[in-house]
Amino acid sequence: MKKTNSVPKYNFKTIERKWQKRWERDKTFQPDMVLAKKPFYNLMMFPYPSAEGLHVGNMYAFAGADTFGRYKKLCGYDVFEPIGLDGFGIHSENYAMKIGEHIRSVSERSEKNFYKQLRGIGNMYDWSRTVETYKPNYYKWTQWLFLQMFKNGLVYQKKAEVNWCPSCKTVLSDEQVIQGQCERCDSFVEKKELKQWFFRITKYADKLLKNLKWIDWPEDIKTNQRNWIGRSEGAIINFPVKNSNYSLKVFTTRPDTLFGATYMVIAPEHALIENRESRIENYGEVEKYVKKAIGRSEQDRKNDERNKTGIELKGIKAINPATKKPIPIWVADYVLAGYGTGAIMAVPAHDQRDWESAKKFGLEIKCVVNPEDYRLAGKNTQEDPQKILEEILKGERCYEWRGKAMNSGQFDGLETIEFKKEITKWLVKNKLGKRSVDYKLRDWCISRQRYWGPPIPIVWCQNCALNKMPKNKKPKVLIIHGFEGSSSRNWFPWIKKEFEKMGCEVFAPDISDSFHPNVETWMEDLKPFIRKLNENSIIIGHSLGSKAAMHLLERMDRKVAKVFFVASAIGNPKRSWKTMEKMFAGSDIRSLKKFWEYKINWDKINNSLDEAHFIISSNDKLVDPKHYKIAKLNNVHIETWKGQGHFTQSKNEMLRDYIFEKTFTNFEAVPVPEKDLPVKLPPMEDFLPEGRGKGPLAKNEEFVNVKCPVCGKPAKRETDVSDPFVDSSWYFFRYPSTEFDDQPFDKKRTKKWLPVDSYIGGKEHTVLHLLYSRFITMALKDLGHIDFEEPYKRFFGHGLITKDGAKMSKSKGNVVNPDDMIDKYGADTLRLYLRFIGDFGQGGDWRNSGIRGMNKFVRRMWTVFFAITGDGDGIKNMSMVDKTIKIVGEDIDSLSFNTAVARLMEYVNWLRENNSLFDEAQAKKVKETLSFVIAPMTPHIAEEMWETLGNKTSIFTHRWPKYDKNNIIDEEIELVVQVNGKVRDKLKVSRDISEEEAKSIALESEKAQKYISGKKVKRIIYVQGKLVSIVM
RNA sequence: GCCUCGGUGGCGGAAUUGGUAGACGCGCUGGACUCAAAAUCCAGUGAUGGCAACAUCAUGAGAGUUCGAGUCUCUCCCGAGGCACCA
Repeated sequence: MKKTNSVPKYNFKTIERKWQKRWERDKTFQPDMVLAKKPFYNLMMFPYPSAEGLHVGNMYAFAGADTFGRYKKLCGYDVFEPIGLDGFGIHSENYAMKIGEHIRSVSERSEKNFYKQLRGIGNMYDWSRTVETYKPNYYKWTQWLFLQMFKNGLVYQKKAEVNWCPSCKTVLSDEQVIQGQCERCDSFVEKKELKQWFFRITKYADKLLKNLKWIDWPEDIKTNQRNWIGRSEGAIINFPVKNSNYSLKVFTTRPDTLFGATYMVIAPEHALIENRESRIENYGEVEKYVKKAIGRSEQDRKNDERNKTGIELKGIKAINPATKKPIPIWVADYVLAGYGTGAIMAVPAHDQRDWESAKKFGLEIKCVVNPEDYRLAGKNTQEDPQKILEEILKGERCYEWRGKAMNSGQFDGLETIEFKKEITKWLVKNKLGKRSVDYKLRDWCISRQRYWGPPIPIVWCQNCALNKMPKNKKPKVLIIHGFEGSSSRNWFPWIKKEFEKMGCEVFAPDISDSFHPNVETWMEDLKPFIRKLNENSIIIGHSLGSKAAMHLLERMDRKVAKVFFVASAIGNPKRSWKTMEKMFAGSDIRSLKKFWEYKINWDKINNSLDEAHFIISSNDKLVDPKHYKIAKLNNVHIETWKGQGHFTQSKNEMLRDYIFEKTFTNFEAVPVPEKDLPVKLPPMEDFLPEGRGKGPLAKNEEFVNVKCPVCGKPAKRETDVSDPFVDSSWYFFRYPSTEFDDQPFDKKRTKKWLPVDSYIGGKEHTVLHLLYSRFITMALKDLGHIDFEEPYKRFFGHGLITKDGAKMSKSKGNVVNPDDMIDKYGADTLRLYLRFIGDFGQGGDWRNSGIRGMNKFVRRMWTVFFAITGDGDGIKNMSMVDKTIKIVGEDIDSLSFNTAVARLMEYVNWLRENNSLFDEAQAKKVKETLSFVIAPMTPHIAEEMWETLGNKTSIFTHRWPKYDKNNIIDEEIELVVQVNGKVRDKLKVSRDISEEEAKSIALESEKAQKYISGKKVKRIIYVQGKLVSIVM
């Protein structure tokens, strides 16, 4: 009498809740960070969770990485699987602005929701070690990282172009620019140059490239990185400009085509254009073109479907150093200033873009590479080389690959690679050029004029800049008093002290007769001070002293930096001279008048100063506030203030601040000391940008104004925040060390757990994030913090889940919410369906019918498990068990989850066919096997099954079963018989059949005979254990 | 425009170094169970022709290499991801 098991109801909600709780209670997935014997760091890319929550595509990635991690755990590794989130960045900031909520509260809500959603899927996270980049205890160390880079010369500032919205008065990210227009207000976006912070990633270009040779990453991702770094070997060649000392430097990867260079093209920004002004005959036209080209946005240039524009520089020629022939020089915007030398030699016969421009402008095309032997081509082509050559000679096409040199003087006949070497040698020998390596990779701009990021830990200090300045370079100050004045009156003594506090030498002479001013005697008194001034010096003249300063400048043999004319006595006085006479009764007004009206030579003054400032008060009773109008100065700034009178106060802070601001333009970038980290992001209700190209933090006085950590003087904080890519470039270092507050990562921990054993993440990050984190790791190694230079031993890029063939997005309304699916079918079904949906590397398309089908399977699996009673007579062939263990294991290990699920299904089908036949031992074996092979994908069901088998501890504390190799090999194989490549028969034969036997058996095959008989057998091909192919 | 990866039944997708195309699943069709439906179970299922055995055609399009091509080469077309017209 056979017994029948009663099948319990599959209540996934109860089961999943039960095991998730138990895992956390028992700390099943919290490896001992110190004592773990076989550490395995299973990392998945942490996300950028939006307030809208995770979609099924996120779960696809996380659960995939988790399935792999669980398998490793079953294989006996101490798997560390952490999770966290990247909370900083523009996405969150924009979203917060959109919904009118503060970014901080949005972020906190997102985080809560994110972790809640994530728990539902049942991943084996170590919840005791989460990392959130926007929390001060994390970004403290991001700032620390910046300081490390800073101190070691891997950080610098330079000007870079940003997208600027003239109406929002703010910097936009590329993604906020839609077809050249601002996302929010639709104004046309301009390019603006701003000083930005950069990480010197180019220093590691070579290492980033070389290491790709040995790291265990998929080839396509390596290729992508290689292309991004873009190393090209070539030469820099000098093309002298005819009749001048100037020479145009050109970088080329094809020095072998030098003889074919029939003209040159320079970028619109190239220095030659300004330098040669006098000799470019059509300068006006050129200037017009250049202006237009530089003004064109990159977007514009991209959309311009290869419409080559350009203009010739008439009147000047370059000399081709090989042919010695003069060739024309063009300006065109397809040549970029930022790459190579900003100039190219155009070889229209062998470069597509040059060919296009030559065609368009009717320039000479000279063929110097003969494609005669296209085995050398570097590109397989099936075209007739003779025909190609003819077409090149006719200028109908270009040929960009390898070949044999022609029209190249002594080099004729050389093969391209050989030619490159030879001509480079020749160039070096004749001092015409040099070997050169160029990279596409550019330094990493980490500045963001935004609020929601870690403040860059720098303080700008004027005083330190001044202290660092060599004494003879420090600005010296000459103060010239006015009519009836002396150096001890007005604000002169006070401002003298102020300057002296800054370490400046100040000259404030008393002029011999201030009551009877005379230009010549004043000049005699002042002249000795000219020698004492340097190029950074300033002159401050008050009232008639201003006029004196002007005459002094006329007589100077050197330049000063700035002159401040305070209430200057030029033009007409405010009152008539008659009234003046009454006002200054007892003084020599006639000599004052003479001095005041003394003729000025503005040309001479212009030669003696860089910058002039007129400081005027609107209520000055002596001088006309519009007097500056008679000044003919090149670089002049006018400041008209209210209520200052004739500037005779004994102290004038406004004046000091203005003069200081203009005088001390140098600021020292002082790193914030480590002990003062983190530089906290101040709470700001209004976190919109400030409007002058600075970030929102610039509005926060309390944040900006600090004491310099070095000298203690007032200083200002940097207001840029760093790129969120910086946060994510090192987060994996933090996970194993989250409990350390005094260091970013503990040395021992890091040594034990890093580099990361397996890293799984989206393909969209194959270039930037991966490259940045590799770079940071290399830098940290060189700074002595770690002893490895590659962060990830293995990387795998998963594909994208689409819905109806399109990326899931809220705007398209095709987002599938994982919470709903878990609620309806359970996490296990969702997990299993996501594994089955397609190749993990390719992604897949979500079908609601698909998850329904998978739910059927899960329930079938559940049912068959309980239906197996174990009181059958036993079956003979149990090889299915061994095969399943082997293949499912291997497939999971290689992340071929979809085929692993297929094998699982075959196993379950097999169980269903045989469920009443197994004997007791077999039943135990097949049930245990089932629990194990499903455990990585459907862990909750696996645990439940495992428990029913009488086990007291989690299945994940047990080992993946071993399989018997001998059981797997089939005795018989199917031998395929082909005739002329077509399958004609399939024969069952013993697996160790010999080649002769196989061949003869095939020839005798009845079905094959039909096609063989009467014809001559030409050849028989045998593939071991697979097929016999008979060729007629 | 450039770089990378793809394109296989009605659908999602399998296919070692070139060696049986379509594993596994969904869907569909027929059947069993049921008063009926759902669920479950059984069978069939690339297309065309044929009662059938079988034959022919089929892996985005077209060519090529090969005894043999989804797989390698070339030229196109379409889709996805990345981007900086990178000499």
